[in-house]
Amino acid sequence: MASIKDVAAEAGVSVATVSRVLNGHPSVSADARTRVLAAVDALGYRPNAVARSLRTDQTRTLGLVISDVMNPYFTELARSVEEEARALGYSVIIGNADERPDLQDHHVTTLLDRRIDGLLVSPTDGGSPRMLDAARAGTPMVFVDRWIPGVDVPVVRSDGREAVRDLVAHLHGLGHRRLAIIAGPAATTTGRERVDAFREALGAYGLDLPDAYIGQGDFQADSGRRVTEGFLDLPRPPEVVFAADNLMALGALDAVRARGLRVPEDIALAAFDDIRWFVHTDPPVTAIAQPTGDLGRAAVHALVDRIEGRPGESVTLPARLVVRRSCGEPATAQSPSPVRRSTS
Amino acid sequence: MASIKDVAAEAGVSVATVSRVLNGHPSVSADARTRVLAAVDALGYRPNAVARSLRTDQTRTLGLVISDVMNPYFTELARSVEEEARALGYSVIIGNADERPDLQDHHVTTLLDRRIDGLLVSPTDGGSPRMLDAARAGTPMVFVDRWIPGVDVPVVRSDGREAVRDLVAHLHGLGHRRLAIIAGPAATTTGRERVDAFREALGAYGLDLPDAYIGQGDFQADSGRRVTEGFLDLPRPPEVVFAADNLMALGALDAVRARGLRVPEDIALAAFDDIRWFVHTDPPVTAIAQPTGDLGRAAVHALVDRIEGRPGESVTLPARLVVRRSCGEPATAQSPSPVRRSTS
DNA sequence: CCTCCTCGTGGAATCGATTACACGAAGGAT
DNA sequence: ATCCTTCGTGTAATCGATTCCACGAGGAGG
Repeated sequence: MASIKDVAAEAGVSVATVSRVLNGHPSVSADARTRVLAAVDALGYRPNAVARSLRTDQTRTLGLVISDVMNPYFTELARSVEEEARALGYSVIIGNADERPDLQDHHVTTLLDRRIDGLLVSPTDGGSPRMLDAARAGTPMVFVDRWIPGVDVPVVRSDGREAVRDLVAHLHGLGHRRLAIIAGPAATTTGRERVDAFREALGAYGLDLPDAYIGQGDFQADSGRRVTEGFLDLPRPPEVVFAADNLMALGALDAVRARGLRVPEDIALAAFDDIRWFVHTDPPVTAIAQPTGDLGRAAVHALVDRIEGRPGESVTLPARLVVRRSCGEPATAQSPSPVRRSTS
Repeated sequence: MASIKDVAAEAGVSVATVSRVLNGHPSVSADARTRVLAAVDALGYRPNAVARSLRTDQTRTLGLVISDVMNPYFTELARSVEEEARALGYSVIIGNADERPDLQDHHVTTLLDRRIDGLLVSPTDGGSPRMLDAARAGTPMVFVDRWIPGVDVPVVRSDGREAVRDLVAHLHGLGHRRLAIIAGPAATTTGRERVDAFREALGAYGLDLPDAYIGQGDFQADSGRRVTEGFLDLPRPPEVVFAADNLMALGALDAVRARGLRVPEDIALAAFDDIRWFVHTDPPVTAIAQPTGDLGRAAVHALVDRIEGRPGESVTLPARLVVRRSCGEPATAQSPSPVRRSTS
């Protein structure tokens, strides 16, 4: 592969001049510029990004460590992150942690070894030591979706509290009183917050959330299935199961179906994170939708701000309830709080 | 960030010795080794992968350019590719072409600029010039899922011909005679092959595939919707719509639903590419499943073989039909060819 | 006509690693 | 005792870019 030296030789100038032309420096004669450009063309020369990075100490690359690529929510997040980063002249390397702390650590390490300019993380747990070290050492970093309390890093996330209140109002209006939740891992903020928001919203209706109605999941479909089976085996099974993410909702659907029960007649179902397929499931699933694209874009902006020396602020965007049929007949006008009805 | 020089100073040895310790060279004294390791630990030193790559001319990184990350099929492919690559000591950088040739070209260019060791591509079109140049210039490369005829690059893909025959047998057995297809872009091999296989299978039953029953899609949901609306507007609409990928099937489902029609009573639906959600859609969708994980793994092996100087062979794996309820009552024993019945 | 800038250019240092080569010490064979 | 390996180590070249500094030419100003 042709190097800058070959181009310099071909154009009859020094490597310094070639570099100047390529980087748009002002003091290059028109003549030299055309000769260099011709040589570049003739040789099909492309600058070696590795060499450039070594010298300039910047890779124009962002690292994104997400918890699970197979989760449509994160896929969409990754997509919007890549799009926005590309628009700003950055590439993105995605690391899939698969909800495993060891894998998360592996990816953080490799990304740091590659000297990415900044790191976007949705932590799987309390945070790998490597990650916390990097944050402390000043590596530009932003948390997205999930975060780690007590670390001085901007957080871009969505607040589902309001939407969870709307959901409980909707469920209460439908006559449901025994509500259960499939929680995410307690090590994640989203895992804890969603349970808290749910409990708080239930409290507003004088309902409580007994331990038996809190199932411990791990954001994966299998755990949703397992927890739902547990609920179904209870002497008094819940009337509603609220899954803290879309994959666990899928598992719940599996479990209900395996028993030959129907949603919502036998048991109602709702999920955190809305995805396209929920429109076409049997029945369509009522869900809380995050502004995923906006989150991804905001996260990239915050990170690039940090990288380029600007402050880089935390952002919190509201989630909203999308009512479908999985909890019973759609909410009507007497619903206690305003609830959007999905058009689809 | 600490460099190898700092480690050398701390340990009281030369950088050469440090490098030797880090790379497991034999001729280093036990004493020097422990001092270096202690220094590495004390400084939290991590080798700079950028510098290393520049010197060794290898990045231990694979590029993967896929057509659409939001398509669960490709997400799963990407996941298995990353897993296998990691097991072999490689990282993967994913580029999402979004079915756009210009984006595909952009990603191929950036990946090549970064001097990835090898490229895994599922081409969106006939192939960007940059990609073909790279292939000709000897960059290790493997096509996965889709490929470009006439280019000397191994292909790892799945053959759906048999499964499509099974599907048509199933449909024919159910009494369907007017079968339509939502095709993928003619620029892709999978776009063409699936239509050909379908037509061929129809031929075996004395059925033909009129032009009106071939809708031109682009593997995205919207095109599936649009094409299906066209089918529905026909004086004699088809009895079955076969979507050449899962996203177009989703669009078709949207379109059917928007007209207030039911699947399979009013129109049957089948899809190429099976995904988890098809079990829970209304109705569950009959689909052709590719051995996606195996494809990803085989592709990585072929590519790494090429990178490390071994031949690197093409692989073709069979797809299989998974019958669900979207085409009518499940096939029974008198079905002309053996058809597996999904357990879920 | 001399001086001082400005401009275009090239030489060479630099980034952080790897590795060929040289060299001294130690040990074995003769 | 001498020679030859072998072993452990350090010096320096190298990968392909960027960029500081110096230098010569040419134009402007006095």
